[in-house]
Amino acid sequence: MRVPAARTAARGRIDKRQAILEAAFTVFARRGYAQACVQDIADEAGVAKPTVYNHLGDKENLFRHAMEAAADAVMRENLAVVERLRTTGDDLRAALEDVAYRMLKVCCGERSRALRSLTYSQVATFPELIETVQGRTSIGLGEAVADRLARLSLSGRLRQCDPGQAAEQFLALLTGPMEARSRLGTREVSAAETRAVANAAVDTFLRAYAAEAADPGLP
Amino acid sequence: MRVPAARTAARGRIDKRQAILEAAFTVFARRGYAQACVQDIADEAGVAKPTVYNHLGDKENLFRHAMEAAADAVMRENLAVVERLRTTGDDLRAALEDVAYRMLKVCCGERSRALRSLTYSQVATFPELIETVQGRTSIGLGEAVADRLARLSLSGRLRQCDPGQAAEQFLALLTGPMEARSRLGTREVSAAETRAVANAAVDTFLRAYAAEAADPGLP
DNA sequence: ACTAGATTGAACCCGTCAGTTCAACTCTGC
DNA sequence: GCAGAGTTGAACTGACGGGTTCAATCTAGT
Repeated sequence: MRVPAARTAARGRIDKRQAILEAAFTVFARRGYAQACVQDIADEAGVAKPTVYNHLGDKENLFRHAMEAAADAVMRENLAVVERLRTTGDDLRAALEDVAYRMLKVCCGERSRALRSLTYSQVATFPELIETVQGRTSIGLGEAVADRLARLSLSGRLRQCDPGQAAEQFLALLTGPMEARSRLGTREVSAAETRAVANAAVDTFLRAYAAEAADPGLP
Repeated sequence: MRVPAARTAARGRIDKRQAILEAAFTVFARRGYAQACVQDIADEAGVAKPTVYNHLGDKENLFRHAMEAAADAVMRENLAVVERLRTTGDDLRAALEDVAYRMLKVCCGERSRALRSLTYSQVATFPELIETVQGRTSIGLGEAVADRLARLSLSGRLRQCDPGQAAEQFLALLTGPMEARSRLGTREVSAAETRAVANAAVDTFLRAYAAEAADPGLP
């Protein structure tokens, strides 16, 4: 006899589908696609196995939709952080450091890591994952950052440059070192170390992209 | 009846074990751990299934050893490239661009990508993979690059800096954008674009780390 | 209360695959 | 040729899990 995970407020058919999608992502993240079995997902969602099949058909479909939903959630978080670059105060460095740190917190969060890991591992089996996931995360995030950097460049606070490339490198300077330090997410990275990574990335970024000399442009 | 892959020079027991390890990595890379079955690996190696079990015990062991061997191979390739930084000519930028480009070619190669993908996807099931693989690739590579950068810094061609951090960021500037452009390796990136990524990385790196002003130090 | 549709648990079918067994075969060294 | 170790194919076991079926149960809306 299986023991349901959260049977409390489950009986009403309110949003079974949503619960199933979240549970599915949780279990896939925990076990990997092939090792995750539908019964586990049903249990995690506090739902019977046939109900899962009723709502989402087979395992592949379930996986696709779960990944899609998770990607959307991660993207929302990331965009909220990038929005903070819209209102930069006087101190550009401080603003970038703030955004960098928050972005690292998101990108190393549970969902974000699991999403990357699952995408990486199942890209051979589900080729459309790249579009679905990358399109909703990396690519969109890159564009959002590029937009902000373009404005900063135009207002003379960064030097003339290709904003797309600048954004690409900014993100690389952030996530690359972080992945290495966290050992692909298997190791806790202290807040202090995270902040150090963010600051180092911003420092290098500004050395390479800050406007030359004392900016003579604006009044 | 199964069709063996390369039965030509297989009969002698010369290096069955080696053949099995290589075949295993090939099949794991192609199908992923869970989806790869031992029979496929045996076929790929041109060997019978019991022989696989004779040499390497169970599937988990097989996987561990195959990953270990592949990591060693990738590491050898990478170190060979980094060694080129020992003899920098007059043109530091050109030397870095050369190394950067070669490194990208290695890191986006078949083995290297498969290694990353498999590590990522199985890290939950085989926690020691991080040590085995990262220890033999990323970490060692980072240290090797840091060694070279330290020398360059000492000889006044780069500014004073923490070589470990510089290496970390140099590698991030290289691999980050490349992973994004290649869509996790599912898309061919032209040699020209690869070179552009390498040059952009070196450009940003030098802006941030080159010795200040026209170096007055050396004769 | 009544009905229709959703939900449930349990059992079931069926394919896949890890791992084993075994008798036959092949090669090597002597 | 012979002995013995290694190899082979083929068949087998047992576990696991995807997907389905079904009768019993629950819930909502009327």
